[in-house]
Amino acid sequence: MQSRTAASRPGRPRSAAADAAILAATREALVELGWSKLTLGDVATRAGVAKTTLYRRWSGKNELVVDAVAELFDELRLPDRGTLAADIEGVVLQFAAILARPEARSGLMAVVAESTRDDALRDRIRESIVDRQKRLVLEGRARAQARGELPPEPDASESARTVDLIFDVIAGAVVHRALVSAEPVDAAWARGFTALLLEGLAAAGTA
Amino acid sequence: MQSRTAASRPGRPRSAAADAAILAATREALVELGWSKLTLGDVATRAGVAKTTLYRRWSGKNELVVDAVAELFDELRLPDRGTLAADIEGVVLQFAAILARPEARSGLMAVVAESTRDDALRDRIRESIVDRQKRLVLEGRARAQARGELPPEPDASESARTVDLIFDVIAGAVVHRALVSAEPVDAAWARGFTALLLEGLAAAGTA
Amino acid sequence: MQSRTAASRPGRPRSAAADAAILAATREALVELGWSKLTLGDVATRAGVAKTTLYRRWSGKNELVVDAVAELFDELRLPDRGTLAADIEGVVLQFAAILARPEARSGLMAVVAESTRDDALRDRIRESIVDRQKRLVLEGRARAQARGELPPEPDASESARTVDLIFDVIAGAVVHRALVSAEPVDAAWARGFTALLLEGLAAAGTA
Amino acid sequence: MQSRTAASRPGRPRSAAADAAILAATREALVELGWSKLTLGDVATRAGVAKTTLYRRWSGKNELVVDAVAELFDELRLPDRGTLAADIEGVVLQFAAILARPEARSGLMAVVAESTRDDALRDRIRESIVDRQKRLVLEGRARAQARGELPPEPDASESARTVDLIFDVIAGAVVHRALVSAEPVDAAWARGFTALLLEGLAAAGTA
DNA sequence: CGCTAATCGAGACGGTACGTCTCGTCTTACC
DNA sequence: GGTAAGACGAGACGTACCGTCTCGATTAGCG
Repeated sequence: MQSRTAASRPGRPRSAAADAAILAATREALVELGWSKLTLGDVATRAGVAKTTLYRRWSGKNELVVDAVAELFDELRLPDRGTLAADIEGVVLQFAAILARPEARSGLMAVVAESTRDDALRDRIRESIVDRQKRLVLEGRARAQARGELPPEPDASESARTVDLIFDVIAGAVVHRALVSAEPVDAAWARGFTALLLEGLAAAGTA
Repeated sequence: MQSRTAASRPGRPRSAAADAAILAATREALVELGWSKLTLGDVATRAGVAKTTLYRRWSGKNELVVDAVAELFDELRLPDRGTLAADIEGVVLQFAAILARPEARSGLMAVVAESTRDDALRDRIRESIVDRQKRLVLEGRARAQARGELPPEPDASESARTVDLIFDVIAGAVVHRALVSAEPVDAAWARGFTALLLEGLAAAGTA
Repeated sequence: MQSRTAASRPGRPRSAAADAAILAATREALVELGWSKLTLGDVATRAGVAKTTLYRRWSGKNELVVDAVAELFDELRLPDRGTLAADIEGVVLQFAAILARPEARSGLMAVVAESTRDDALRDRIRESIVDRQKRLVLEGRARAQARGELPPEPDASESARTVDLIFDVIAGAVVHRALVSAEPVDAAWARGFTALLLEGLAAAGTA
Repeated sequence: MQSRTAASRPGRPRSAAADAAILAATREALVELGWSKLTLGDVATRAGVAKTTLYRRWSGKNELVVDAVAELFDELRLPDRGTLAADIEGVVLQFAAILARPEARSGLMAVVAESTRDDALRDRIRESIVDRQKRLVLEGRARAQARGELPPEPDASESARTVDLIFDVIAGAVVHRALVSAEPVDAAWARGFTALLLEGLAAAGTA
């Protein structure tokens, strides 16, 4: 027993193609115009869609951009480079590569800024973008444990706390380096940063 | 040899009080409205000033908000709590306290977002906000060296690289924890994070 | 030999009830909203009918309102009050009573306004509303002739011209009094106006 | 002592040229598009003016069109053709000539239609358009009295009632003939109508 | 009893205009 | 020349209807 599926609702069904066209047009407009000059009317035009169609699906610019940007980060993959350090360096460089794309830089920071005054938006960002990528941390740890680089987890709650800390440090540092300091996130930096992180974790863990 | 000072120019001199009133009104508007709903006309009204006066001094919303927010971060002080770890924890908590204020959260992230498409703005942010606070890292290191907690610097360029890395990690992690993860930056978190940072630096340094 | 009647066409026949419901809903909406805020979507909803059903029967708002209003004026009856003057006064008051109803005021003038740029619409108004009521003039004259108040018609074309003139004067004056001057069309006014009309006709006729 | 005149108010004064340009553009748009397809955005564009400028002066389409149309009827003049009948015929033909212009036909009837649901608008129409033209009736009567065609007025209230009646009959009949019956208001019709009116008035007056 | 075909409801679609808002500039009079 | 006030041209906002379309579900007559 489920509530009416989309297929069985009366009336003309929503166009599936429109959603994809709108999100692609949003990213295109972010590249060309940036967040602040992006207008929903322009996005609709680019997508070959009426403004009403866009507003029927998203309640505003913020929500639309979250969805458009979220798809970008789903491209992240944990590479298997043999050691935990090398795996982390790989993810850091991939993350930096995405942040180098104008649609990601502009869109991501803007919605984070907006989310400081809109709890629903902040939750949406966490669900659609941030928490989805914690999988990378979990996957990396599991792989390192399989290799024998890390011991198995003893305590579940401690484990979750550590995952969050690692995530804040990696994501925060890379974003700050790339967008605020505006210095290159290259292999050398990634190596230095990864060393700091792993040594810090190891020492803190044995303490 | 200077170009005409303000005092010696012909005509009515600019009101000094106006600048302060405008910046204060900007912060007030950021608290109440947030970045995206803040309008320059409204700021001018709050400051009891004509729009023309505002535009004569700042070229736009971005520049105005950078200046309004920059003043907030100048309140940061490195406390002397006896050990390097305690000093860092103190700064982290102060930083988090500022980020808890709506005018800082909303304004800072928004101008960073705008700066992704405006190099002049990014430089202005770095000069007015970010680089000014690197003094805290330098001060902290000097104090730790005086205490004998850290060895004297051997290499100037290596030293600069390390300062940047520390700054990216601290600022990035705290911002991410506070604004994106939206979890509390409390004493416990500060202790764990500081431990990770210092152990990581120590190990990486000796390597 | 006729083209396929409705009954013999294949497929589901049109609902007869829908037409009446739509016209009633149109009048109801005219009362509540007036012409300019009346929307076909709202009429359809009020009539419990889909927009498609409405558009299948009427090509637009103008045509729909003409039909909805036309039914109102078919209520007019020539009373038998014993003299021509009294009969005319009776019709004038009936006409004014209809014009006092909001659905008639608003709808009638609006479609006349629209008809200034749409010849087909003007013809439709004449056929559905105006010319149908000329019966009242003809009936009144015939009755007056039977009573001996008026001589029999001598000239057919002259007669038609007079009917048109009478109609323009009566309809025009009552509408102007009621809708533009916004003064009451009461028994006193009707008596004065009828006197002017009949004396004018009598004198002009004998000239 | 008056409340602040326009000239002494602070700030930039409103452009006088804009008002004229907007009213002219409104009439132009009425000619080309008619009432229902006239849009305020289009009028603003034609006038070389921003939409805000238009809305600052008029609250909506109705008020704008009343003012635009009112200017047309101020062109009416009472000709001196030697006799009262000839004078009336002249005014009737002038009135018909104005009603033949599309901007007058379309605009006038539409605002009258709207005024059936908006008392403020109806008053505005009466003040700006209708009552201003009663001057023609008064002027015509005075001239006829000077010529000896009519006796001097005995009773003021009776006189006002008669002026209103005459005005409703003339304006109503001409409008109905021109716009609803859509028959020509030519010299022959004007002669017949004027005869009816004057004979009716004379007979009713002596009664 | 199925087949065919037009109807019905619902509601999404591409458009267009709405009336409001903010932008950054300009034009006043006053100081 | 700086200032407060406020009008200006420009253009985006989010909403409301337009008239059309695409659905699945009726509902008739004909074979």
